[in-house]
Amino acid sequence: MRRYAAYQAGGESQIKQKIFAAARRLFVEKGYHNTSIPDIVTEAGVSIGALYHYFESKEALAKAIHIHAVQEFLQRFHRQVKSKHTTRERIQAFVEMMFSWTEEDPVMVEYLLYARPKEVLDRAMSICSEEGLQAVKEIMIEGMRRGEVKQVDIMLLVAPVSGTIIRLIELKLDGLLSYPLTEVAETAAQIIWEAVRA
Amino acid sequence: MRRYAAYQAGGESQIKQKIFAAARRLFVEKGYHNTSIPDIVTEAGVSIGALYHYFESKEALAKAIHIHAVQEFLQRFHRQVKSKHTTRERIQAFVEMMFSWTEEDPVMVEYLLYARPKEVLDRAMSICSEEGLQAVKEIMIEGMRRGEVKQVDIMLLVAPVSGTIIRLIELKLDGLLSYPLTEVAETAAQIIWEAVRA
Amino acid sequence: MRRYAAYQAGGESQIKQKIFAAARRLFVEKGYHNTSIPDIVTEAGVSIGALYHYFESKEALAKAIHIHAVQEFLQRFHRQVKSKHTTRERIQAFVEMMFSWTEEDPVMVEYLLYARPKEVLDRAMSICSEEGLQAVKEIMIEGMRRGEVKQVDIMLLVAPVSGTIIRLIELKLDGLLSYPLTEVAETAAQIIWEAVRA
Amino acid sequence: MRRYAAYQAGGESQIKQKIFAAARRLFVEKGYHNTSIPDIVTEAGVSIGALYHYFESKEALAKAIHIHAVQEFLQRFHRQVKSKHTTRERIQAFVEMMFSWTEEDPVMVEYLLYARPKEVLDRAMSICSEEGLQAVKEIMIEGMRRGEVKQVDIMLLVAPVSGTIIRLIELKLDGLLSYPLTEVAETAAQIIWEAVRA
DNA sequence: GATGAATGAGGGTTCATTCAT
DNA sequence: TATGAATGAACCCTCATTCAT
Repeated sequence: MRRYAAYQAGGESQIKQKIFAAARRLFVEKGYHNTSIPDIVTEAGVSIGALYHYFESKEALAKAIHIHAVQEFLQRFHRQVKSKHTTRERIQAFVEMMFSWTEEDPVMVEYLLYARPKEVLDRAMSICSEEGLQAVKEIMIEGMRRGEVKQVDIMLLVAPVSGTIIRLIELKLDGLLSYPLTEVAETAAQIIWEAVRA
Repeated sequence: MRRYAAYQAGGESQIKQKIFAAARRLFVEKGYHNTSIPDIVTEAGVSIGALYHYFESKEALAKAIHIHAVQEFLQRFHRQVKSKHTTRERIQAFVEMMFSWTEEDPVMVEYLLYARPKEVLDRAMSICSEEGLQAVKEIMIEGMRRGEVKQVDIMLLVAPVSGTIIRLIELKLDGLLSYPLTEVAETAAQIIWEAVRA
Repeated sequence: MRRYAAYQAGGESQIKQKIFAAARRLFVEKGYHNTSIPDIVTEAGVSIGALYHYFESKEALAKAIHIHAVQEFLQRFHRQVKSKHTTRERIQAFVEMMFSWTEEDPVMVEYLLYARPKEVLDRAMSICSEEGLQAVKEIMIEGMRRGEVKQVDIMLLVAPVSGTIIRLIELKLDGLLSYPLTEVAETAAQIIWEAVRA
Repeated sequence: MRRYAAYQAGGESQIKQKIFAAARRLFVEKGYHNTSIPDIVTEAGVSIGALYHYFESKEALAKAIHIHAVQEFLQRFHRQVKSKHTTRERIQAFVEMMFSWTEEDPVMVEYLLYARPKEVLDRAMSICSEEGLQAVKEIMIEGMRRGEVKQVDIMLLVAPVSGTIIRLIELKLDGLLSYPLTEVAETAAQIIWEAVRA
């Protein structure tokens, strides 16, 4: 049985992983700036020195967490979404993937969604841009080529797909949805599909 | 011609307005925590004392900016959106309102979108929650009562409406859209409409 | 009927007096450094400008309060103590004067006792030194000349007189004495007398 | 030869002791509020961070200094004063203890005498109250029980004892006494004794 | 590898004082 | 006279980072 959220499957020091997990938990819980190095090392049960042994700086730690989240996203995306054949199926698979991931590891998804690049990182790296965006974009481009979706500017198709999914996850994470997201995955996928289909 | 974004039309000290505008600009540009009080007062061309004369603290300043943005949003929403009669028209009006507002005052809209309550504020107040959410929710509830939109959990309708709009604005603000948002307002509204209509 | 504690009997602006009284009250209550100019002007119900019109600075205000207290002390001392003829009578009169003054205007006496020159003033001016000390010293010098008190270093006589009185007032101001000081004036005077008499 | 004033004989960091000593010296010299953190760390030759590593705040530092002084007082009191048998001997021992302590460590005694709780501390802790007061009170209560001292309200006996001693120390610290206090300890004790004896 | 004492720049904030009105 | 908005030096404190052990 694979543990998806585990940081760097092979050969990583256990201490490094403890730091990584503690930092991600605290960054999500209290925000990057409200989390101090002492907070992280206390939560992780390691020393300050250990943290600086494994990560160059607090920012580098945040960056590592982010990169890991993006990579995890891309892995899941390619494995679960790109393998589908029609755009309709891909949208459904994307919704299902994001919803089940949220239920599996809400901390990680929240980090992915909310990390504001400007606050910490020098490059945008959230699902809201770059890699995440690109992934959705590719699906819609292919869908458009096949005539499955509307012939409009590509971003007008990307927006309802990622926007709707992100919004529902946010609502769930904010406690405004009483039911599990996975229960409405099919309905959500259908709604999104009706928005974009030709 | 009315300037909507002006902070408190009447009777406000010019210095207070300069501080307010500078702070909002910097908070959006660099993030709340990466903006220092010296940054703000330098940008505004006033003294530290002046800032603390008008605002109790940095946090209170952020709160004031946020409240103002939310009120501006609600005003525009009620004036431009609630006055329409059908759900289809309301969605179109909402899209148009948000897109033209973004073009008119991108800094303000960006603040509204990105302000992460957990980082600064004790209550969530973004368009992503509470008032903003409530506004969209009311439209969809009425639309459902009239049988104009799908009979599903209300959040499944709220998500594509606000999610798509937010996403498009984000893309625009990130420079990923070459054309003015207002040009695609009608198309966007139609896409959203197809997602939610019965 | 004379009001002893009134600041500068004649011709003083009422505003100046309000500031003076408010400042003394607050300095005693919260300490010099924990009392801000806004605190004083609020308590006095006047403007900041008014304060600076009548007093050069916060320190000058403290100095004025102190000088006034010392002058008040010296006046009372000369009127009520120096007029007595024997050292025994003078000690009794001194005790009675200080005790009744404390009951009449505890705020003023507390200020006199506790004002620590080093915290505010450049010159020592408390009853613990200079004028206050000198006053007691003169009595004891005369008493020694007349052979009424012990022939020892003068300070060994000054100490029990002022020390005992100050200590009892402190105990009273700290709420550690349930009865009025005036009730024990005679006993206290007798105790002091037995300490110093030849 | 024992060094009484040393802060926490065993196991304390040298840096902590340097901060402690520097702070006490400066608090006495210039007053708590006129002593800044930079003043203290410069005087101690350590960094700001070191100060905050060892003491939670400036106030906590003051509190630690105060508690230490009070404990030192109580130790000396019990060792040198309580061990005596008659009230006359105890008074003499108390005078001698305080006078020799003053000569040994004037900074510490001055701190003990002048620390104004209201300015910094939430509980009164000076020799002028609580522990210090209690110590003297106990002696006089026992003396009264034995019929050695006057049968009057206990505070009327406490006042001349502590008042006279404090006053003489103040005079010495203010430079108004040319001779060493220890030289007059016996005379002072006799004077106090005559005040309180039955 | 692992530790945590030590550093000090920079943070937000206060408040005595000035001065145009 | 009288006002209080405006000033900015100085305050206390935090915390990312270093380095001797």
